[in-house]
Amino acid sequence: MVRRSGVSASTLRFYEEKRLIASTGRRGLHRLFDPGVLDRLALIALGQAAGFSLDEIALMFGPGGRPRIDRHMLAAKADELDTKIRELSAMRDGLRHAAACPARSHMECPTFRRLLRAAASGTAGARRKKIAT
Amino acid sequence: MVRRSGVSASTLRFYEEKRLIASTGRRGLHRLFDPGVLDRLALIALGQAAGFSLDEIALMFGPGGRPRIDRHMLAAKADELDTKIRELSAMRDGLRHAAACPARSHMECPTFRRLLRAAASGTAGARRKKIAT
DNA sequence: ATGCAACTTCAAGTCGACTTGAGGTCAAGG
DNA sequence: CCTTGACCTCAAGTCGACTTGAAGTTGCAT
Repeated sequence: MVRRSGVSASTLRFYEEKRLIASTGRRGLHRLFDPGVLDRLALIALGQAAGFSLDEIALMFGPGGRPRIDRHMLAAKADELDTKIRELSAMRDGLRHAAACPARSHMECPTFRRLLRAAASGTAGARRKKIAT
Repeated sequence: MVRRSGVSASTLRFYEEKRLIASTGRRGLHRLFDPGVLDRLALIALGQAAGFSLDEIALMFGPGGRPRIDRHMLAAKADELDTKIRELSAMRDGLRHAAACPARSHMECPTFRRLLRAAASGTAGARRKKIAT
């Protein structure tokens, strides 16, 4: 089982098509991968968890195969995450309050309405860019 | 311009199809919406920002049209956000370190490798369920 | 009266990351 | 030897939230 990697055959094939990994040969029909692929898969998983797309991750591998990771990019992603964390924190606090709020209806809770307004102003006007979940 | 709502015509139509909003009539071909729709749109935007899907949001409106928001659900979503925030924070710290790390290659940085292992173990074994970005 | 931007319809397309389906092949274990 | 089940190929499908395209209609300002 090549699947000691933890990812499914279809995913491996998909990654191979996308040139994120390469198989080293075949035994009959079955692909063979060398162990270095496990590192690459880990790197891919990490990249994904950090919020990079597969295409972005592909750029992190030089044509040679060894990782070429730009520290600026990492820092930029960290900043991005920081922003998202702050947004999510605000949202969490708002939800928490709304959940505990004693107002008869949520519409009567000032905190809830503040959240509403914030969400509405985020949508209106400026085209939002990938707020994502 | 019905678009004082800040959302595009196509989105309004899409929401109408999905029964998230309703138009109150027509003047010619053009839909007319009553002002309450603005509140609903704000609610939808808020729900989305909090990470609810449109289908989940649809359930928050009773058949009558007034919001029927379950406080338990809000609390649950807050907990979910909390978890995500912690994950993102760990990731951000790891990225930050990796960005500043003086090792010749990222592969030689212990922090980076710890991140790698964490990501790999997240992927392997258990089928991850919507870790999302 | 007329020009035109903003709306309308409906079907189909987009994006990302995979998965699924149908039909086929093959190496190893009993 | 033969079954089995893990793999293979290739095209197409999935999900969510919309957008786009093509072709047509309309309300409003001038």
